[in-house]
Amino acid sequence: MAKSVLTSQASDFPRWYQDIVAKAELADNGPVRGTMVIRPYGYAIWEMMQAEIDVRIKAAGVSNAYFPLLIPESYLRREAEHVEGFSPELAVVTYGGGKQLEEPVVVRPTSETIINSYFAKWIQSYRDLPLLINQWANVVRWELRPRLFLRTTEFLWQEGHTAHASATEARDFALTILSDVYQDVMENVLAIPVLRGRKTDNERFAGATTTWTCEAMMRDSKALQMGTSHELGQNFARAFDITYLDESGTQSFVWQTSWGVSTRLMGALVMVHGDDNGLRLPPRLAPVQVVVILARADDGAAEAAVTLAAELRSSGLRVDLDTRTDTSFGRRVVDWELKGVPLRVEVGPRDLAEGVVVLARRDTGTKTSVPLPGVVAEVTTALDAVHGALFDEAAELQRSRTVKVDSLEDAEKAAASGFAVIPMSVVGADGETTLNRAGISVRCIQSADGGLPGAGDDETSDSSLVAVVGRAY
RNA sequence: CGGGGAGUAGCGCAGUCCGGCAGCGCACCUGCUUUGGGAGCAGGAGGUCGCGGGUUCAAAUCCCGCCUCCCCGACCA
Repeated sequence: MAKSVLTSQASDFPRWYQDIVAKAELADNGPVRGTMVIRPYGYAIWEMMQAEIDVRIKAAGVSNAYFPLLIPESYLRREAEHVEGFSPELAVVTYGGGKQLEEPVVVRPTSETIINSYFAKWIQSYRDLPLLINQWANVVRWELRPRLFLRTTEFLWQEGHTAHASATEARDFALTILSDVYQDVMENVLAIPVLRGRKTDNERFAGATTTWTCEAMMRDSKALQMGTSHELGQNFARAFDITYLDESGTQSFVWQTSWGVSTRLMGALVMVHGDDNGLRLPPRLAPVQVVVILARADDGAAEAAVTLAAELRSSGLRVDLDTRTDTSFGRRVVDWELKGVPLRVEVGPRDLAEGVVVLARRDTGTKTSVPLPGVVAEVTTALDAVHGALFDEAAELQRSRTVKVDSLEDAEKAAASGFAVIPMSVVGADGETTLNRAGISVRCIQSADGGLPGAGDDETSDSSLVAVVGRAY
């Protein structure tokens, strides 16, 4: 019988997470504290995410570009709230070319300042709007308590930056990204159900007027912020003098947005779907969707496995063929399970004699015998089923661990094992601080039906708003 | 920065109290037998015991100083 490879989730969730990241070969710690080496298998998953996100960003009309890693320190200071928010985590370069720099440069913690300084150059007329730019980049935010993927000093992400002619258009665009790019990818690619909502002023991005967020529940019932989309108002437009002539010939400041998702999504993937046997990858994201594993090489089984793998590949699936019969079958199965490959097709002489192979699902562990001619069809169907099952399981966890409460005391109790939904009127002016002191935060503000608050709705104008609160990463 | 721990093989640890050949598990290499849920046996390689000093015939172990890392509290995608 298989003994356990990993620390169990129940005994020590953080340890289990570290075990998975190491044993599924996703990442290693870098030599500098807080830095991360993303290993080939982990990077392959990230590349799948990138591709899915990128295609949606482009579908929203956005173009990719690239801005420098190093930013003049003075740029950061131009927007008061922005510099205040980021100062504590800046890495500053003071030496270059062997001598002290006249003006220190910072390693970008985010690129609002440098990108907007160019927006100011590029935008002259209403004909230049909207300007929709995205970049894929690394950023550095010095972290006190790093955790691979979840909170690292350097991480990879995309950051979108846009300029619009009106506040309404900017808001609509920020929400389009939140829903049509982020929520869509998270739910339909990562198979992770998310809550959408607005951040409190306390949790708002430094320099934004409004921050929208996608939040998800991890298997230990803690929340993870998966992605954010900000309305920047005219804060940066004023700081960087981004103006244009409108149709009537008057100079106006642009209205802006920025939005990003990062390699933190990798951490979410692990913590939402992983189980005690390892990773469980949603099929649309899995670098290997099906592994054809040769149990024994006798009686033509090896040839049958090669043929089957080729057949699956030619139907457009990402397939790996495991014929390492110098390693025991059990060992190889455990390895593929650790790596989260959604489906396994086990090929061996005993089954072949009866014209079948075994199809094993990673998510449920169920095995079925499938006649050889039907394998491709069965695999295709099963992959969709795995995606649905993973999503449903995560949604059910979130549903069963979310409770409605009417007092801060009950919210605190509920947050010990999940999310609490509490009226904003009960949270009031001081409630957030009270909760924070208990290690709980307001993850997002929603309308009473779980939807997004409308334009201009705040706690005073709309008394039906609710807060989703919980412990968070 | 406040509170608590730990530095010994690639990883995880024992040994330290009471000084006496530097060990165990996993991983790695070679060979043989295995191979349908982490195989077995035999052989092998791998060490600045965090760093510096001191005590001693002898220091991973005792003494002094320093460094680093991890965990828990205030910030963050």
